[in-house]
Amino acid sequence: MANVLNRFESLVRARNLDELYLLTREVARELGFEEFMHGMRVSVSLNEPAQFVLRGSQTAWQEHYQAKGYHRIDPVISHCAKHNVPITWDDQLFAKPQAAKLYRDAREFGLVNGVTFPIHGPGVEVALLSLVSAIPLGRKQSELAVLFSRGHLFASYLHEAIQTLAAKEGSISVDQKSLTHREKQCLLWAALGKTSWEIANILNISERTTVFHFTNAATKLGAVNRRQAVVRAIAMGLINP
Amino acid sequence: MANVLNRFESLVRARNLDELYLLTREVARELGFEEFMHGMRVSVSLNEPAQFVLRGSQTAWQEHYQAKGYHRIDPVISHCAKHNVPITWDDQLFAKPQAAKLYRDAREFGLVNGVTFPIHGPGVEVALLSLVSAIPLGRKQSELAVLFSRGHLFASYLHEAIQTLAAKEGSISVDQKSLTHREKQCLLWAALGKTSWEIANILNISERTTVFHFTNAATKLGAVNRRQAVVRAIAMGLINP
DNA sequence: ATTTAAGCTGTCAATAGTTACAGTTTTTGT
DNA sequence: ACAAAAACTGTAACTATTGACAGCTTAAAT
Repeated sequence: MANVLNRFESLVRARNLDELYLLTREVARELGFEEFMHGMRVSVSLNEPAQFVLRGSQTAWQEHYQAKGYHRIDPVISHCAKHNVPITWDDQLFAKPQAAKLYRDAREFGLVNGVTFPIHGPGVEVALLSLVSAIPLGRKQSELAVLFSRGHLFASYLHEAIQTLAAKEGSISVDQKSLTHREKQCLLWAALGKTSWEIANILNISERTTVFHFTNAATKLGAVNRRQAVVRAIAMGLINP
Repeated sequence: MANVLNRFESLVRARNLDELYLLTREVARELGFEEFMHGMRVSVSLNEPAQFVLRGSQTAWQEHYQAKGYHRIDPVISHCAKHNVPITWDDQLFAKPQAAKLYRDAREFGLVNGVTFPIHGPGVEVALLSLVSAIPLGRKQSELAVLFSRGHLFASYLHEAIQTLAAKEGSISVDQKSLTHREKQCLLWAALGKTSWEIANILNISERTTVFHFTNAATKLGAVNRRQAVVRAIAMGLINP
């Protein structure tokens, strides 16, 4: 187990989701967990409501979970939405009637002893990694500590890998340098909500000139209008609001 | 070290920030690190720009850091803004001229061998925990794995503790839920440069309705116009362009 | 000395955003 | 069943941004 870190890092090199999940299962088993589940609440497309995606080694359970709409009442997801620390599955967690039913269902699929690690990151509202074992989790604090630590890092690397995959597809590269001082100034003030006229007064130039700078900046940034130019400039770290 | 988990959990029971930071220093030292630093970029209130807060065991360094405005060029913060996995300090990370100066400065304060853990969570744009040691970090994979795992979990518990404190006082975190789903959708499309009319078509609602959502969102965000609303929503991590 | 990049300025017409008015309908949680 | 929150829609006057037109000034680099 000395090369745990290497194994985690190997996740980031996966070329697609299927490969990633195969690797994840392997690593999970090396850590002593038969099953894993990875859930994300994401905006798949910009005009659809957020959707909860669950994937893992147990296909049957995932289908059942989705069919029942359990993501709406799952206390594990609630925990992950609010916290960053791991949570172990027990009757107390699934105390509410609906949640208790979910837990009973999970047991029927062989999912009994589990621990879930919340994941938060840029671009993702909430995500989680659950690791499930056939045998009860270690009772001793020292065992739990190792489990929590490793699992938590595991979850972060998994998320990193997914982000890397996602970045490959939706990347827009723009020429990095270009913006002049005045252009940055105008964008910065615009980001703070100032109008052309106000910026003209602030910078002691004519309104026409601010418009001129905005036009140039937008062209350089490949933006269709001022708002997008401001957003891009911020996203690229060219200005700091 | 068997009771690492207990130590982590004790953080959550701290009654105020000072107590928490004292505890954090203790725990950091138990893990073999003389110094620690905790940084957060937060929106203090709904209508103020984001602010970077750095606290830790080395007061002098923090003051120097703030005075120099290093948070604007620190590659560690850049990494944390984009990733979830730990990063160790080395010359490669601080390669850029400005960053190299930062690193030289840090060394003068005795901050040489460090590792930083990114933290992300609901309501916080980006946060981090840096652990610093006088002696070089373990070179062996197995040592690094233990360090990374423990440190990462440590960071999460620290963040949890801060969130707990913030919830009590309402001092740091911002009401995450204040924007409705539609408002977020409208802001997101607006960030991509779409007009009201285009958004109306995309979302299959009337143009008037998009304007309605923008008005409400801008009010909630304390923005004077649509552009500022979009910028604030992004800065607060409420939408991800 | 000449080029180059940055900065600066003007008008006009069309498009987009803001503000203020005043509601109805649907979904969600208790 | 009921209340609250969210989502939805309309008109009208006013303000801001955008695009297309064209050209001058200044400081640094070759």
